[in-house]
Amino acid sequence: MTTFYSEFQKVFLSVDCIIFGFEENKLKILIGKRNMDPGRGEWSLYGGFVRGDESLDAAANRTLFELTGLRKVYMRQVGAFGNIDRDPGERVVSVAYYALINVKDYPVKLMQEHGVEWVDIDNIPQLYSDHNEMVRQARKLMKQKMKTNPVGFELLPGLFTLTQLQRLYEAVNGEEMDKRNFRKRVKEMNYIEKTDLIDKQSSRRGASLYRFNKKAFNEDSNFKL
Amino acid sequence: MTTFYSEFQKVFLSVDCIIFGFEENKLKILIGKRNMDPGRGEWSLYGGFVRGDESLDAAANRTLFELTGLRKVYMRQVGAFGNIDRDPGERVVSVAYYALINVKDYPVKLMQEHGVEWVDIDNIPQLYSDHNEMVRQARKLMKQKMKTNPVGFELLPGLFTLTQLQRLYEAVNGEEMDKRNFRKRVKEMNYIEKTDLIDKQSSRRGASLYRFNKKAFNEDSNFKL
DNA sequence: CCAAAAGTGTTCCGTCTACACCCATGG
DNA sequence: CCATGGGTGTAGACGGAACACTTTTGG
Repeated sequence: MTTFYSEFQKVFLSVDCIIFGFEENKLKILIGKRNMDPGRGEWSLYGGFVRGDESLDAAANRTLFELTGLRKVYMRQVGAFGNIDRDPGERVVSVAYYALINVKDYPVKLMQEHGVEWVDIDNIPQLYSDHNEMVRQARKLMKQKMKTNPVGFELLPGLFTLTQLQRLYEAVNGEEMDKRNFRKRVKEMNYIEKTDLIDKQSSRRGASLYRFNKKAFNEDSNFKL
Repeated sequence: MTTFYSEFQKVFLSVDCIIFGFEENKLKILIGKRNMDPGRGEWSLYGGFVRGDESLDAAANRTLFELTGLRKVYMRQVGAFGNIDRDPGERVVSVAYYALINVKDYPVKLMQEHGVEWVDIDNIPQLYSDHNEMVRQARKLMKQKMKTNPVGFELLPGLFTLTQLQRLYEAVNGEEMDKRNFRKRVKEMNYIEKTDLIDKQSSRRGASLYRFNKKAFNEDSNFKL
């Protein structure tokens, strides 16, 4: 082992995941009770330590996979959190990531095994350490990203109705939108494709199901909602 | 020392600074030749290791201070960079920060002592490790921030002309702007105050000097340039 | 007297916003 | 037959973009 920097201290490095989901017209995140010391029993984000043989991104993806069984999830870094005493036990610097998943892709069984649950983003309890701040920043970044990038679809099923899409944006932005204006904008994005399938769950009349065509988007990529 | 996490590996943690300046109507950053192994002699951002007794933000501020002698500089985190082999010597995770300084506040003497120089942002050479990527991300964040927050003033002297301000925004956005439209917008921001001082450097006629009134901004804070 | 930068308003166009009614269906 | 959510267009307001000429003064 080389020793270029041996005069300096090392620290523990972890990742913490802010996992967004959309259910019952609400934006939610996954949290659970911490089952390790320090902070055992407190509400907390799901996280894990970074291994010596993986990048930060890889650690975040692995951690998410361990929790949800999902791969290739949309994840983005929020930032590094490194106050000295953020962890009561040791010096631990944590890198937060947010993820967008479709709640239906997450097996309830795994959820129970890990003891995590969906909590309304506007109703987050006090969390362990600086996790509330991580959530705050993640939400801000995510909201920003959703304005100009078609990432909201990650939170929806592959087929969705326009009302679902609108409710999602309303939940994220925290304000209601005008139905006609919303649909006008969607109609101009040709990569949001109407299928000939009808969803009969949500209404008697039935609503057309749409899908997001990623390939089409790459050719004609301007997005604004 | 407690040992909650003793089963996990520790890593070295550093900070790297993308220091923006504005000079000759160009946006620039400070870089220097690395004077330590590995990578000795390569162009590089200025950085340093995080100490055991300081937060990440504190480490970034200290590093900037060591280089420039400046305190209370506007700094924001860009993010954590943690590819396994980003440092050829050891596993080092680095947290990048960008800073905005007024080039005139940076003593040339200190610049020479540390062997750093201002380089046009559009003409950055190949840098050590992943530093080019750090610069790219920092620039993007900074550009974004400048659109909606009055942080550009950090790059200008306390007194500045409207043409200077416009040139700054043109440099950051990479496109020319219309003088009348620009001034119209400035005029609506009452916290950008006209002084009765005249700058005679830049023109024969002379241009009014303006200042940014932070207090006034806090009361009437909407900004858009 | 002229080069060089400072300073100043108006018009046009496209975008965003507000707004109300009919449709289809299951129960 | 009615309650429920799905689906549709237009007009007016607003904000952003384009655009040209006069002023001042040092050399």
